[in-house]
Amino acid sequence: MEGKRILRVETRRKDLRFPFPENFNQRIEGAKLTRMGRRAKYLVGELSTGEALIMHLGMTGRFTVSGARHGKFHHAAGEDEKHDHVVFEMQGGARVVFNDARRFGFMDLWTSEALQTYPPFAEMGPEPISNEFSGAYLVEAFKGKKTPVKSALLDQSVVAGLGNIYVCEALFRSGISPVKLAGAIRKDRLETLSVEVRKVIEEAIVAGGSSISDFRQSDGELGYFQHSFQVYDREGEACVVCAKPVKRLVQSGRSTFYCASCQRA
DNA sequence: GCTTGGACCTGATTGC
DNA sequence: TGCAATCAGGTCCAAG
Repeated sequence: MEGKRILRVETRRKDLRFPFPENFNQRIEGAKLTRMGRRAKYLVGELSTGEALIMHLGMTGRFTVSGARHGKFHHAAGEDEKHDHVVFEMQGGARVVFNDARRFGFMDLWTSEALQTYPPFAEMGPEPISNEFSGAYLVEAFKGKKTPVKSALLDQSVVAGLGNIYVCEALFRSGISPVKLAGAIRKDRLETLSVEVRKVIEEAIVAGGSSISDFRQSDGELGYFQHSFQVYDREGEACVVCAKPVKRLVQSGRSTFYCASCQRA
């Protein structure tokens, strides 16, 4: 989409998770998408109109690209038309379709120059792969926190863009118990944690993400990182390090997978 | 002020 | 086989 004009937009329902912003179609049709970027799990497409098209995949959202004669993302149109909610017809012939069965995703518009005031971004912590994110940062961010480290890492105001899978994996790699209170973890452990968080994310990106059921890469192919899970979704299976069974518990309503033997710190 | 739990919505899987 | 209950990658908001 980058560098191309959005010729036409078709919204097939009036809302996703939230209603589309007022005059959504008119505000983006004819605009050129000058730059596609990202903040946490939000896609940010800057438009020639001065507004940014903000898009979130929720849990089951996906974009598929078809119709283009060229381009590495071309693949056949989706088979699940029932959940094709938004279609972008791009300059050059590409059709970019947003499909989201569970409709937890959404689209929004915000002034490009003031993106930091977009409500979800306003209180957001640093990107885990940025220089700002470090052991020293975690020491500050966790100071006095009485919430379990698992919940603290899922908190987007602490660090932006980590989800349940990668938090479980990073804690396992760091040898830190998910129930340990964030404020009670030693500084050297937080240094390790910051390194492992970054490594997990970078490795998952290289592997093309994690396909559990719905997730696909932009070309429709499955991700591969799920084969690298050491604890996530492995309840009862042998720990890759000590062979004891992986355990599951629920924290803040989310499943946590961990090895009680390896994660004691 | 901080933390937790329920809600949002649909589909896949599990258990009776 | 059929149906109901449960669970899922994220985020928001009300209640505690």
